[in-house]
Amino acid sequence: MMNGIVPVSAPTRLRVEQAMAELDYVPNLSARGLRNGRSGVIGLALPDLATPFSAEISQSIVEVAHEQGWSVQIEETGSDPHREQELMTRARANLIDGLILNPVVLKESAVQVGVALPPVVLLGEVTQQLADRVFVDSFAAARDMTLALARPGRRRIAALGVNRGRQSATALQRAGGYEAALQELGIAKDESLLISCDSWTPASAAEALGEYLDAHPLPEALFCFTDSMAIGALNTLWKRGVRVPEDIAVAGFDDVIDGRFAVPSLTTVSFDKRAIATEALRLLTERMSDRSHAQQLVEIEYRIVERDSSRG
Amino acid sequence: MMNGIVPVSAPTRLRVEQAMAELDYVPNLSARGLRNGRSGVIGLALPDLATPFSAEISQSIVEVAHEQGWSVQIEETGSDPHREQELMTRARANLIDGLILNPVVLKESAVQVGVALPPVVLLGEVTQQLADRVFVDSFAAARDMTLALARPGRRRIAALGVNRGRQSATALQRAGGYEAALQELGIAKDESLLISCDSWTPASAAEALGEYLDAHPLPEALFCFTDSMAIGALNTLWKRGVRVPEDIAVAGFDDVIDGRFAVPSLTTVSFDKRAIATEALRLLTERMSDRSHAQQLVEIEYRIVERDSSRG
DNA sequence: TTGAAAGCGGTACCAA
DNA sequence: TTGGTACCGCTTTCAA
Repeated sequence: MMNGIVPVSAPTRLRVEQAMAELDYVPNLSARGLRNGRSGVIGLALPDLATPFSAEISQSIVEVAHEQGWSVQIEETGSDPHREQELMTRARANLIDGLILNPVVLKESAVQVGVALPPVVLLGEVTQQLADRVFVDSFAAARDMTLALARPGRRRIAALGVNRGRQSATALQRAGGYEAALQELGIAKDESLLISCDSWTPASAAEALGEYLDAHPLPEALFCFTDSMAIGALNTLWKRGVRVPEDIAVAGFDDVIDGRFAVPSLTTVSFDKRAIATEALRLLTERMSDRSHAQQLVEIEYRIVERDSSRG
Repeated sequence: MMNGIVPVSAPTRLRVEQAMAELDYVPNLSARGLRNGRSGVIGLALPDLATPFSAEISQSIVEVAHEQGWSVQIEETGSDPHREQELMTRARANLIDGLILNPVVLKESAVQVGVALPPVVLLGEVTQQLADRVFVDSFAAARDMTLALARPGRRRIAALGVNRGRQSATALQRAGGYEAALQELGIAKDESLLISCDSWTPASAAEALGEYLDAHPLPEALFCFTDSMAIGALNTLWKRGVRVPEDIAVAGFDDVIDGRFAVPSLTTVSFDKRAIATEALRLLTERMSDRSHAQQLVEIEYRIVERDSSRG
């Protein structure tokens, strides 16, 4: 009755409302969830909650979800396919009506044929045929960024974040776009310009770049596969007295707030995180109301934002 | 029966387990929650989810919660007492067994005598007598930091983040500690060294500092009330060609990852976020099992970490 | 040791 | 328009 659909006379309604206020009545959501088969909660699972990127995505999703009356349960996968899998099952336990998952490897692992799936929307570059997905074209963006870095005649362009322990889908696509751009430019492939970095954090990027510079000459440009890594890289370069962008141009990916205020401010691949949230929620609610329609893919536009770290 | 407490014979147990696997059975958590009166979910409410600080706190809480079998529902209050209030009620609706809340103003607003409270643990400096609380002594930390900045003979020490629209408890304490230090040092109070900043973000800090520098001489030191603001400030200083720390020393508060990798790396007040999470969860679970015991307060140690932004 | 039954607090349906 | 009743799926208790 509280949903206001049942027809009630005005006086009755008033009496009920009064009683509710008086007793400080709060509906029991577990009971409602049990009865309705839906809890009004969605899950959001990200690989590493400590990153500013996760923070911005979480904020967008929580805000959009809230506008539509959803609550958000947050989970950290630590890039672990087992954990991703486990979350799917938890979702089917009905405390979560659906799941927005940013998978890392997931080569068919968690999302599998024959595995009973809850309504799921994937965030990111993982290719598979089963679940709806919202993504940025990382390959094209990485290609464009590499071309932009090369424009003023730079040819020795390094890539930081090439692998990630187990190769992530995102890393593969960005590396692919980077290589495609070099090929277009007629720049010979140079393995010694690929800098790997096992975790995509400022700390390991700073360390990886430091070790790299100890053993190699300074490249003309450095394309970091995330802003977080770029922030770590800028710190290492600064510590060694390498000037950015005069001695080396630096770029990131994600357009995180702290990158805009980095010193120097960071050139990056930007995209609308709010749009990601809106689309992810749209796909998820559509999937919840109809489990059987075909897989939907939504591509989010990106753009290259040139800031001080790559000017000149 | 699934909890393994009911005595069952081995063959029966086996049969059941087989059936569960075969049917891909997943227990319905709404039903369990209804029956048990607890959902296994706690809420975490922070003012601004987009900040790296929120990200690091969320991560700690989600991880510690997970270790203890809890899930975490995440909420954003936008520093709005109404929203803080509302979340309390939602918690009582039993989809959340307890709430960890980082309030901003909350001068008795959400946490009130006579208001039916769910189990709540407050994070931060808000003083009130009703709810358990985990906090860092911001007053003492701000005082120590100001003294540290003054040590090499700096006397014109500015404070950034002094107000926040509606004055926040955190801002008041940090401003208080800053002023106490100046007084100890025998430095006359100078209102023109207080830089206000309506939102505690890099963007508004950068802007506020820019406007300030247009109208005032450069201070010898700048104490920003959060690392996020300090990151914005560093960007503004860099754009104007002001050298840090040679021309001005800069410090922050929170010891956020991106501050460690700022250029120059940021002097800050550091504290153990994992410890905050552990203590908050401990207080919360204790409160859930016994609603009536006295209010508990847990203070988390801090320390001043001097990095390049204030050396010399 | 096993099986049956009641009840948590809502919602939806039906009869009055 | 209203009040009554069954049922969502799990846990607990009690009887067999």
